[in-house]
This record gives sequence, structure tokens and C-alpha cells, in this order.
Amino acid sequence: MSKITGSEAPNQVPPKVIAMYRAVSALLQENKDISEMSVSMITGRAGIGKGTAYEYFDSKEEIIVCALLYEIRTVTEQASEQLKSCPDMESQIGKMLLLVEEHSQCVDAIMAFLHLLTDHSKEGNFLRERMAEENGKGPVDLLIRKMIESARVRGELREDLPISYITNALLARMISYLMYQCHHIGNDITPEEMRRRITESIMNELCKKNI
Amino acid sequence: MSKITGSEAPNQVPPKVIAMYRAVSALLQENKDISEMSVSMITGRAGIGKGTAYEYFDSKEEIIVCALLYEIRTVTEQASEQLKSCPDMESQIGKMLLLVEEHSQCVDAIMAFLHLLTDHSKEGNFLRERMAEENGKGPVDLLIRKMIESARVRGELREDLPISYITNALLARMISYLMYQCHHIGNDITPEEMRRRITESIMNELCKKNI
Amino acid sequence: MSKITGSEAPNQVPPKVIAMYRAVSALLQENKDISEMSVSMITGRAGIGKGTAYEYFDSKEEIIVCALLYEIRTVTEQASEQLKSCPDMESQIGKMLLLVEEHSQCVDAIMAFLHLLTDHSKEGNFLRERMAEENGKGPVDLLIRKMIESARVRGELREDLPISYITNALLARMISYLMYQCHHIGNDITPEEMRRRITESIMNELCKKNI
Amino acid sequence: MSKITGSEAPNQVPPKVIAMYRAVSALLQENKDISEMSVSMITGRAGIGKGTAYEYFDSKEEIIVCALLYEIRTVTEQASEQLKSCPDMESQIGKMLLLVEEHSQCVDAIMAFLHLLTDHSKEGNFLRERMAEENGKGPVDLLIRKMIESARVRGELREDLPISYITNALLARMISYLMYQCHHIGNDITPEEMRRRITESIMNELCKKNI
DNA sequence: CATGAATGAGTCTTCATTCAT
DNA sequence: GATGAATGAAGACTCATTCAT
Repeated sequence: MSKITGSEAPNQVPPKVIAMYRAVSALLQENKDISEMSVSMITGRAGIGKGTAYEYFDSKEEIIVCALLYEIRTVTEQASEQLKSCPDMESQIGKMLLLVEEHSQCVDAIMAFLHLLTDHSKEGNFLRERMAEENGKGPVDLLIRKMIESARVRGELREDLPISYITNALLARMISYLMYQCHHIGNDITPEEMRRRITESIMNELCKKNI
Repeated sequence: MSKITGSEAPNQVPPKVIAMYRAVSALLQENKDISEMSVSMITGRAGIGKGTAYEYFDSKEEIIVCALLYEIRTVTEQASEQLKSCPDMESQIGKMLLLVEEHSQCVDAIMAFLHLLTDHSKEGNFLRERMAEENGKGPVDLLIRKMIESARVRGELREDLPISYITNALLARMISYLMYQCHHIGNDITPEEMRRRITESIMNELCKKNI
Repeated sequence: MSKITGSEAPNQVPPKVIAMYRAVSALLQENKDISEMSVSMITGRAGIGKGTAYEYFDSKEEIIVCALLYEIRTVTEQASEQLKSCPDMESQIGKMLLLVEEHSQCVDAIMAFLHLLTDHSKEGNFLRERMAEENGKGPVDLLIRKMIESARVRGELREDLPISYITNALLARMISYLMYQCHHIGNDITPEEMRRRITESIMNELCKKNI
Repeated sequence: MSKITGSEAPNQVPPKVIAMYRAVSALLQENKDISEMSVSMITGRAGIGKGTAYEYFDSKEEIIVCALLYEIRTVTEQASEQLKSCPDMESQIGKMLLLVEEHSQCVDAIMAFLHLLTDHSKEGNFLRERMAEENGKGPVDLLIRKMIESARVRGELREDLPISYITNALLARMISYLMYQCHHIGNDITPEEMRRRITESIMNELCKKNI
């Protein structure tokens, strides 16, 4: 059988593979670190045989990376859907931060994903390779790019800033909010206030219209 | 012999321990991920016997965490020293970003440190435990806190922002710059421009005096 | 796979586990002390991979203890069978001492077993735990208890002695004979005479009919 | 410096060596098995440096074996002294069992000694070597031999029994009492009754005068 | 004499991966 | 396709012993 690439459409993913993906997400939610996940842990949780994992994937790293990509893709697609109804960037950002809060079950997956994007573990290297192949069509990129694109079309964005700076700045704010959510760094401020301030901060820095 | 706690003054650290710390830093610079570092790798690189590591530390995790804390502490102390001569927050931030660029050898250590702060690996758990014990006297805390404190004393800071939001905002910018430096996210601008924009962004958001 | 408990019926024991049991017995016969047996020694001798041991057992201690219990159980079952044909306690004791002599290959296992029963090694602690769980249905207990029980039924035993004293006395005599066999303590007496005297001694102390 | 042989007169044993001997005994009392004793454990408990052990001994095994021999020798010498005042074997045996009970701290050492006499651990091999060198002048031998000798001189002993059978029979009873004391095998009778029965048993078997 | 830092051989144990069923 | 028994490479950690001070 040909192996899983991680780019399958959700309805093309075999049920046993879905089970593995779910297992990885579940383990992440239980604060199991990626570096401490084993194949038997994943297959055991997925309720399938250990050998089965290798029917679909070539290595442990692939399983985990594909699971993460699947999760992230699912989340961003949902988000993308919901962001469509937002008339401007301000509401989009607010919405996005809110989504992060509401779907707390995926915060761990997103954090794990961000870690892999910026570490040098086997999984990280593998993830970046995969994303390079998809070449800018990666899920997060897509999401942020879409936001930026639609904002640009609407003429909301400052025009003197390079796109890459805008991407970087948005991403960094997302990360700082995730860190706040995940590890409760700083508790003299409510989530609502945090979201409001971050939105404000982004708008003021990247958009023409200040708040 | 009593074990190393990681809070030793730099001149109190035994030479073999220094050698281990250096080895960890070197490995990080060579893009070796923490999750893939082995004790024999570290001691081999340090030029000491494997058993020696356990004369000073109780576990691999301790070795790595103490090495990181040492590196971070060293860097922040140097930075702290240099920041003293800066008359205002603007120059302090600029200086700090410049330091990160100049000491590129420590960027990896800082990234690794940030990862551990926000993952659930053994090392991460251990690091946060240690930092909780030091209770706010951790190196990064100190550095950022000092900057904030001196800026507040000088009346530069906006007074309506909660401390933890300020911390979060500074952190977001640090991450932004590190992502730029380390992983080339947003690399169609020059380092100088990047530093200038980040400084501006911070000043405009957190300080009374805008640029 | 579910782990081995050591209470499996002999024909339920997987072949690789049998191989390990045999390896332990063989090593004991070659005068390898339990405290000096390593897992790789056992698996090497058993002709299986080191990892395989951990498919069936959770620790080295378990391997050794289960191997001993298996050996002892086998021996006592054989003995039990043979003792059935003995009409009275005198012949039973004589038979048993003779069996020990004839099956010299299992003397080492029995000695090792007795040591574990009375030391504080990890293996010893583990063995006693296991036997406590089986609660008096342990092999040696069974054998001695059976002998005592049938002797009592036949009215051979003195009635003024507590059962536990009888057990203790019988066990101690068995041990002293094993020490004689194993380490040749005392060589101015033939095995036959030794057995005869010990039988006599037991009969005279514990039974109504004296010799 | 010439090493310790284990045959030194008690007042010839250097204080640091005494400290080590005491440490070994203390550890035995705390149910630390010989196979799990480490040099640093012993020296740490003795309050001396680890290297010091090797000033006096050539190996860990030597330390432990000499410590045991010292303990056993001390005990048997004390016993020997006290037995002198006993007019006959019956009272000697009673006295001896009482001593074991009173000096419960040495029961563990005696048990350990018996184990080493009959296992194949490094320590066991070493102990038997040493005792073979002393050739029958070993402490236990001495004690038992003295008892037997004086009983024979007084004409108390049966004359038809080989010496090695008498030794074996006495040993069996010692083991019996130790099992009762140490491992509670046969513990539904009181110590007094146990001692009485064992004495009786020995007298009836080995002496002319029965009880 | 006494020490304890240093060492590396050796131990247990885990786990990704394979492959016969 | 699915499985899970089998494996051995690799890793953390221990500890007897040495030796420079």
C-alpha cells in the first residue's frame, strides 16, 4: 500500500490513521511531550496493532508530524470558515484569539506545532521539510496569509511594512497569547483584557486605522 | 560531594561542570536538539568521563537545565551590565537586540530555553520547577523586570498597562526577533531594519513617548 | 502481551520463557550466584534476544524468581508423586533425602530458593511477596504440609507438638542435609548413613513410633 | 601498609577498620542485603573516606567478609566465655539460644554468615577460602567444637555418632532457631518454649541422658 | 595515612522497526 | 491488510577501583 503523506483530504484518511491522529492529539492534551511519545503509546491509544502503524507510515516521526498537520489543518480550516464572516481585521484577530480560547483542546497541538517549527528535533526537521514541499501552502501560513491578504485587499494594512514583517509580527503575537493561555504566565489580567490589548496592539502597529 | 544546584556563582562552578555547560551550548549551536542529547555526547564533548557527570548532577535533565540556566544567566548578566549605560528604554531595547545579534552563539541557547519554558518534556518540567524555586529571581525575569523597572522610574512607561501584559508584549517581540534570526521567518528585511521596527513597535505600544 | 506471573501451568509457559527458566537453572548448576546473574547472561544462554526477556517479565528479579518457582514446583511435583507410594513417614523422609541426592542437578536451585527465602535481596523480597500471594500454596509448603498431613491422618505424629514447630524442624533438617550435599561439610560419614541418621532423628523427635 | 587479613586480634584492629566493621553490621541489621552493599555505603556509614577502605582492604568482598568474621568471632568469644560457667551441655545449649535472642543485633550477621557459607557469591567464595586457610580454627567451628569437646570430656555425648553428624545436627537446630527468630517460620510458640524444645531435641538425640 | 574526584566497564531497561503468520 | 512477538542498538545510571593531592 502506498504510504500516507499527510496531505490527504480529511475524507481520504483511512480510519486507522484517523485513530492514530486522534491518539496523538489526546496524548498532547494530556501533556505528553512529543519527545516522550512512543509508537506503542500511540497505537495502544488508537486501539490498533503496533505493526499497523508501519503499514501507513515509514517512521514514528512521520506519524506525529502528519497527526499534527492534520490537527492544525482541521483547526485552521474551521477558523478560516469562521473568519469569513468578520468584516475587518480587528474582528478577525479578536475572533481568532477567542477561537484559541474556546478550542482549548487544540491549544496543545498548536503549541507543539510551533515548537516543531522552531526546534531541531527529528520531528521538527521532518515537519519543516514537509511544509517546504507544500511550499507556502502550509495551514498556518495559509490562515495568516489569508487574513493579511483580505486585509490588504480591503486596504486596512499599512503599506510601508514588508509582508514578511507583518507575518512575523502576527505570528509572534499569536505565540505570546498561546504562552499566556498554556502556562498562565501573568495572572493580573483577564483573558478578555489580554485579547483586547493584543488586538489593539496589532491594529495599531500593522493597520492604518488605529484604536 | 554536594551536587550542583544551578544557582552557583560563575566562579564557584567547578571546571568539569563548566566543560559540560560549554559542551551543551556547543551542541545546541550545532543544531543538536535537547531531546536528542545523550549524556555520553555531553561528557564526550566536554572531554570528561561519563561517570563524572553523575558526580555533579543527579540526572541528565539536571545537566541540561543547569547548563541552559548558566548560559542564560551569563548572557543576561552581560546584557544587564551593558544596558546600564543606556539612558532610556529605546536605546536599551536597541542595545539588547544588537546583543542578541552579536552573540549569535547564544541565540540557540535562548531558543532552547524558550522551548523548555513552554513544553512538557522532562527538561521543561524540571526547568520550570527550578525557576519557581528561585521565585522571580530567574535571569530572564530579572533582565526584563530591570528594564521595566528602570523605565518606570524614569517615567517612560505608560501607566495604564498591567505588568504581565507588558511582560507578554516584550516577550512577543523577543520571539519575533528570535524567529527572524534563527528560523528566517520574515527574512526579506535587513537585521538593522528589523531591529528598528521592533524597537519602534515596543516604544509605541508601551511608552508614553512615541516614535 | 500479558506478562508472566510465575503461576502458569507448565504447559502454558511459552517456549522462550521455558528457555529462560532452563538458562537460569543451568547457570545455577554451574555455580553462578544469583546476585551475579545478568539479564544478558540469561537471554544469551537461552538463545534469545535481550529485549525478549522484557516482553515476558517486568524486571530481572521477576525472571529469576519465576524461574526458581518453576524449577521448585517441577521438582516438588515429581517428589509428591513419588512420595505417594510410601506407606509411612519414615519411608517418605528417606525417599525425599534420596531424591535430593539423585536429582543433584536441582540441588542448586533448591539451595538458591532457600537462600532467597531467608535473605533480603531484591529477589528474596520479591519471592516472598509472590509466595505470600499464593498464600501457603507455595510448592515447598505444599510438599512438607502434605507429608505432615498424611502422617497426621495415619496417626504417626506426636500430638503435643505445634504444627509450626514440626514444619520448622523438618525444614531445618532438609536444609542441613542440603548443606551437607552441596558443600560437603563433614566427610567422615557416607551419604547413606547421613540419610539414615537424619531420618531416625526426625522420627524420634516428631513421631510416636521411635526407631 | 600491609592489608587487613581478618585474623587480627580485636585490639589490633585499626579504628577506621572497626568503624567499617560496625557499619557493615549496622547495615545488616537494617536488612540491607550483602549483594546490595556498596563501598561508599559502608565508608559513608563508617564516617571515613571511600579511598580509605582500600588502604586496608584489596576489594569490597574482603571488607564484608572480614567484617562478618569479626562480628562472628566477637559473638562466639563472648558466648564461649559465658558457656564456661555452664556445668553441662543442656545448660550450654539453653544459654546459647538465649544469647542469640538477647543479642538480636547479631542474628542478622549470623544469618548472613550462614548464607555466605552456602552460596557462590564472590563474598561466599572468599569467606570459605579464608576459613579453609584458618583450617578448622574458624569461630563457629571453634565454638561448636568446644561445646562438643567439653561434653565429650564430661561423658555426656553418645559415643556412636560421627563428629560431622553431630555438627550437622547442631547446625540444623541453630538454623531452626534462626528461622524462627529471623523469618518467623513457626511462630505460634513462645521463644521460651522454642528454646526448651530445641534443647530437648538436641539432648535426646546427641546425649546419653535424655530429657 | 586519608581522601574523594575521576573514571569507564558493565547493568538494566526501552523502543523503533521488522517480519512471519 | 493487520498483527504483535522478537530483536538489538542505544541510553541512563551505578559503582568498584585508582591516584594525585
